[in-house]
Amino acid sequence: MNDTIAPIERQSLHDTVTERIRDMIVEGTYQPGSRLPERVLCETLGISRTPLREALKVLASEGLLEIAPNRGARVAGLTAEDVDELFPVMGALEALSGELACARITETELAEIRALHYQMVLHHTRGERPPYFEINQQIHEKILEAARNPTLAVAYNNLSGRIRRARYTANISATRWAQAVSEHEEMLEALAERDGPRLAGILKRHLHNKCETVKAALAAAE
Amino acid sequence: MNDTIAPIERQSLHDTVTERIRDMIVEGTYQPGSRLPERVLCETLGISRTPLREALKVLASEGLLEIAPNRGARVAGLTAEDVDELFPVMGALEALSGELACARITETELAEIRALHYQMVLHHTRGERPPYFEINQQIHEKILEAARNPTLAVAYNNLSGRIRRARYTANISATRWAQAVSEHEEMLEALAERDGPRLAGILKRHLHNKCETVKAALAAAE
DNA sequence: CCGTATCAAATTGTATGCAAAATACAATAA
DNA sequence: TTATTGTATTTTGCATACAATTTGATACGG
Repeated sequence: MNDTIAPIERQSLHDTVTERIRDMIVEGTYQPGSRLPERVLCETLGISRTPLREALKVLASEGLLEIAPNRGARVAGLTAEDVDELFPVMGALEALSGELACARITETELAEIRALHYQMVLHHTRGERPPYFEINQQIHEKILEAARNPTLAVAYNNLSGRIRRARYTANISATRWAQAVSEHEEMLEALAERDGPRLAGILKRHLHNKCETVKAALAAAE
Repeated sequence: MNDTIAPIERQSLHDTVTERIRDMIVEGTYQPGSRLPERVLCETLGISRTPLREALKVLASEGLLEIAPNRGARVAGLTAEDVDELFPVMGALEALSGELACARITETELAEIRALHYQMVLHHTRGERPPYFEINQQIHEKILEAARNPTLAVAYNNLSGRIRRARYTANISATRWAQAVSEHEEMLEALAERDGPRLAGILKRHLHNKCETVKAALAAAE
């Protein structure tokens, strides 16, 4: 997986590099707790330490990495306590995004989400997990987009990045999976009715359940 | 309390530098929109460009600065639209912090907040704005602390940093000031009764009102 | 055998150097 | 005068160099 994809433009590496490393972490190229020696990353990305370190500091400030003075960066682990901290915050933000989306979503956007939803349902009935998760993610992003609040979106994505890896690998149970789909069905209804409080409630519950799933997956992984 | 202004340790500057620049921005040393030439900051802080740039990237990722490629950093301005985006998010987070605090606060912490509250009331009756704001800030921090959720605290403080400057300079009206104090009174009651939903509601309303105050101040500043 | 001291290698933290881009400004032309 | 273009200066982006700290391997003493 380490084929220097390289060329990156000569100037303005920062955002690219940050994104590249973020992807590697989310996709599990580096496991939680594993060290990220600057030298290795420099060679992988074909850049020098200066822009690399700038990217590392930013990722650390997002909570994706932990940098110990004079000891370098590690991929931040995710404990059950972390999950218990993260999900209530994400729940509050998702609830808000639901309320705002109901107030602001257009018919076109709603139709897009509906299309995604039924595609996701199809993946569920076929038992295809990766595409299911992919579309699931897209639906939540669409709702965030419909909320028309970039600040909210950034804050949410920051937090969600820290558990996305866990969610990828989470081996969801059939029961929970069916429940999640049914929750999504409810979301669609609430969105169509522009019932903000209802959507907020569903999202909060949805995320609470997801929290339990992720924690179970974490426990199983050990 | 951190009156070692100059010396900064020789190694591990990053956090110190970041904090230092953050303070300068919040305290208004650099006005919104003004450039932050690396050279100037380097000389001010007595460090070289490498650690400085790392700090700038982090602050930019927090939304406090804007970095244009090859054009350097500027203090991010705050438009009415920004405020309209920020406050609902902060409101959601404060509401959550209120709920959690009610569930977890100790009697000691409650007593501390009560003491701060009445000190703040005193500053109000005396018309002393700066100390009032200072204590106000401390009370909200104490509530966040009582919520026992560092992730929440970090997310909140990130957003709050972007408007703290505006709140400092906001020339609050007598009416609004009295209203804010009364809202704080209610908060204390709800906290004492451990009434999470009520505290959440008050905080949301409190923040909504604050939002209007800040927007008015922004409008007045032009 | 285990713990500790010591020293070389590796790794991180900071400073400096060099190239590219932007900015400022003066000279010229319309 | 105003617009424009060419040039010098400044500023940023990245790479490299040097300093400080950690790491881990080895030797020594208990």
